[in-house]
Amino acid sequence: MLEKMKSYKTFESGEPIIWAGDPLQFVASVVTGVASISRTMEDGRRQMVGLLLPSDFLGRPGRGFANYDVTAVSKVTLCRFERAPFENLLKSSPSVSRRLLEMTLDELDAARDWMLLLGRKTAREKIASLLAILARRETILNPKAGETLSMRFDLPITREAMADYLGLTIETVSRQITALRKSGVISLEGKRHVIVPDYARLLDEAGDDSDGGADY
Amino acid sequence: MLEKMKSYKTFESGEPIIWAGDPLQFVASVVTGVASISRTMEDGRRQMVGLLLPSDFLGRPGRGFANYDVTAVSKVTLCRFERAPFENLLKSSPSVSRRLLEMTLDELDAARDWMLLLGRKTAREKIASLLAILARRETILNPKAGETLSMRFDLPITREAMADYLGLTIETVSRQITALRKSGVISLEGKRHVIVPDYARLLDEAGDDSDGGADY
DNA sequence: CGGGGCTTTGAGGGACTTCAAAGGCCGTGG
DNA sequence: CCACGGCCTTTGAAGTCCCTCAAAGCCCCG
Repeated sequence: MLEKMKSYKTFESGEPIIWAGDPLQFVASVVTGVASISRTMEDGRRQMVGLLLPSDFLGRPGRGFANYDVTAVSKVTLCRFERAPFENLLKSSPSVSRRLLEMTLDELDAARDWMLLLGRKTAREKIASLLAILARRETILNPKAGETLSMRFDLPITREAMADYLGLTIETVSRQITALRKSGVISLEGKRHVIVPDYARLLDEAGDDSDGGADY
Repeated sequence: MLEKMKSYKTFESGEPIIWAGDPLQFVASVVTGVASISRTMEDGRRQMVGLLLPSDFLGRPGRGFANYDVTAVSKVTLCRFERAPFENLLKSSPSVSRRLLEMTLDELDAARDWMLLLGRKTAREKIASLLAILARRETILNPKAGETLSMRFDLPITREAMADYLGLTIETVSRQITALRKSGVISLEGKRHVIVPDYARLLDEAGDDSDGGADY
C-alpha cells in the first residue's frame, strides 16, 4: 500500500515549495494550508494559475520535472509519495486514476473560468469575482443558517497574491476594494476581514451569470 | 467495443456545435477541422478558452451538460459516442481512462500557460505568442529541412477569433500585426499568409523563455 | 520609539478600447 | 465585364482604464 512510502513535510508561509524546471521526485497532496501555483516571466511579471487547498494534488504523473512555481501562501503541510511507486499504483489501480481524472477535470474547468476573468473582466469585476469565490467557499465549508444574505470571511491571501491571481497590480487591487467598499457592496473590519451584506449584489458586480460561476 | 456506438456528424464553419448549459448526450472526438471552446458573458464579451484540433476529445465524463460553447472554426467532423456506454467503457478499461487523464493534463498545462498570456502579456506579446504557437505547430506537422530559420503558414482563424483567443479587440489585433510587420518580425502575403524570417526573434517578442512556451 | 512589511492614496502617463469610417476582397447579378 | 453589396480588415481620433512612480499611513514587533 501507499502507507509505506508516505512522508510529511511542512513549509513556512512564503517559502518556495518547487521552482519551475526543478526535477521532481515526489508527488504530494496538501494536508493543511494554502499554496499557489504560478508562472514567472524573465522580467518578473508573475501570474498565479492555480491555488492548492487541503486535499488538492500536486505533481504530474508521467513527468519528472515541475512546470510551475509552487509557493506556500500560508504554513503548508504536504504528504509526499515517491514518484515511481505512485505511478505503479496508478497503473494497477483504476480507481486511483479515475479519481485523479476527476480532480484534473475540475481543475481544468476552474482554469478555463479563470481565463474568462483574466481576458475579459474589468478590475472591479475581477475583485468582485474573487471575493464571491472566497465568500462562497467559506459558506460551503462553514454553513450557518440565516447567513445566505450576509456573509463574512477573512481574506486568506495578501494584496500581492490577489494581484498575481487577478492579473492586476497591488495598487489597482487596493483601489478597487476601496471602491467596492464605498459603493456598499462590501465592508471591511481591519484590512483582512470582509463582510458581504448582499451576496447577489456581489455576484452582479462580478459579471457572472446568477449560477455562481467558477468551481472554487 | 466502441465501434458499435460510433456516429459521425459534420458542422459547417461558424456553426455552433454545443451551447453552454445544453444537455449533452454524447462525448466526441474531432476527426477533421478546428473548433473553439469559449465562454460568453451576458453583455456579449467572449473569451476563447481552448482550441480543439483533430484527435482532441470533447465532453466531460460524469457530467450531462455542457459548460462552454463549442463552435466550428472551420468545417468540422466529429466522431460521437453515447455517454452511457462510453462511461461504462471508462470504468472497465483502465487504459482508456489513463489516456484520457494524459490528455486532460496536457490541456490543463496549456490552459495555465494561456492564463499567463491573458493576465500579464502586452498586446504585442500576445500576438507574437499566438503566431509562435501557430508557426511551431505548422513546422511540427510539416517539417522541412532548412526551415528552422524561416517559417511560413496560413492563419487558420479570423482576426475576430484571434481577438477572442487573446483577450483583445480586433482593432488591437490588426494594429499589432501591422506593428510586427513594420518591425520586420513577420511579413505577410495577403491577409492570411504569414512569413516568419527569424523564429527566435518572434519568440523573443513573445516574452517566452527560449524553450518555446505553450504546448500547442 | 523606530523599523519593516503591507496597504492606501495621489498624480501622471501609456496601452488598449471605443467609435467611426474607409479600404480590400470576392461572389452575385445586371 | 464591371458594378454592387457584404464581409473582413485596416486606419484614425478620442477617451478610459489601468499601470507606474512616488509618498504617506497603518500595524506589529522588537
